[in-house]
Amino acid sequence: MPFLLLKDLPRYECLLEAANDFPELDPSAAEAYLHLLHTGDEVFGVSDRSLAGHNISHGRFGVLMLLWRGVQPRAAKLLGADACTPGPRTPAELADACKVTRATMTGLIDTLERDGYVKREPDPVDRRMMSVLLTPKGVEFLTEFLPGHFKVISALMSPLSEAERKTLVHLLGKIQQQASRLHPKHEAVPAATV
Amino acid sequence: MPFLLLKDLPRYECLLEAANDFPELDPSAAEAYLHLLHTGDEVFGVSDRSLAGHNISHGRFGVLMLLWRGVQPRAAKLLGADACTPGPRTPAELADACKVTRATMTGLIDTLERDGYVKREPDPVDRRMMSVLLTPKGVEFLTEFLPGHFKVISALMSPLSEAERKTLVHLLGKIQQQASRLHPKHEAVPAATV
DNA sequence: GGCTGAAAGTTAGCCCCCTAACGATATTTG
DNA sequence: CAAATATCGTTAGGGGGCTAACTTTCAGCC
Repeated sequence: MPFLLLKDLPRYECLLEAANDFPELDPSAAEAYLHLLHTGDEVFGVSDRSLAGHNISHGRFGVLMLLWRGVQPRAAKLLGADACTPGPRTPAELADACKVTRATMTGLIDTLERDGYVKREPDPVDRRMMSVLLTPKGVEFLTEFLPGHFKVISALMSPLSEAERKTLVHLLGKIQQQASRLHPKHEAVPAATV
Repeated sequence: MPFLLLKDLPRYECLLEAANDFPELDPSAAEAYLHLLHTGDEVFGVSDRSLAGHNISHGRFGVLMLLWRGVQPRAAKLLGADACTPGPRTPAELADACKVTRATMTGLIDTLERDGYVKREPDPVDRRMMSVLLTPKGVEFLTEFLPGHFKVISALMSPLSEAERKTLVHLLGKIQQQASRLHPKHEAVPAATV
């Protein structure tokens, strides 16, 4: 919930006027950009508060959700994954799935383990690796927390009709695609090796 | 850019299927929610990288923008403010405008001052207060950075038509309103004092 | 069989965010 | 006027991100 910009967003007319002084400024683009970040922040905040009551952060929540597949195969569906393929186990896999560095994942697992939600176990065959497992307390948290969380999400989106939700997802998809085009993760390997 | 959830979003069909196991889950709401956070994160990341090249974070950027009004009244328009009213000056005002705590603002000003973008001056009349001022280096950063930043924003939103941008802002507005309804900042004072 | 290199996880150090508690100063009030 | 209260900015300590460097272990190649 802490991430950004200003409390009060400029109105479109202000941006329009400002564009006189800043030729590179596209008022409607800036308006959409600011609203996207602002609303995202607000929604993130609501969801965060819902988690914070249980002393869980979004990062920790992601880890627990991913690990849940190990004990509840039906959870795989929630994550958009094939129920047959095994879920992530090692810190490296978890870091990848959560889009965090391995160093950050070490920290997350540290506190989750300290708080009893998770347990580390050494891999019997490759001694470099660890397996991370959900404890009963971790499972209990998820089963108690998720229904309420789903209700919060449902409430958040309740002002939008089904059609509006589809439209929103569609528009966000376009932006998302453009955003990932603007920062190629692997810098577009030239593919000219032979 | 670091804030959330999973790398791969579940597809709608998966959520639909998952709703069989979780009666509280509203698939279209969850889909919209996940896309909103994911896209917001992605867009935030692009913008963040654009700032990071200058060793500036979003928090620091917000402070610089707010202080800019002190030297460039035309900047007020960008912030949606009346050009006549003076901009924020003290750490407390800046913290309020940036939606961060005063403690956080102390930290931001500390590093901005250390890097030479900003200067603290004691208030001559109220000795509890400080005034924060932009240095020439701070002004230089903004004038050099903003045009490129505007271009990035423009590029991000380029896949959307004017009509689509309006629609997006409208839909986000509904969600934003609902979100602030779900976490009343001041817990809805009953207003029954007399 | 013994180097070399890659991979897993961790550590150390920094940034930005938070809450809580604090000294210093103003203001209100008895 | 003096005491209580409020406000300003800061400090202390913690969480969760990051990068860079390190240790341990495995795999490949003379």
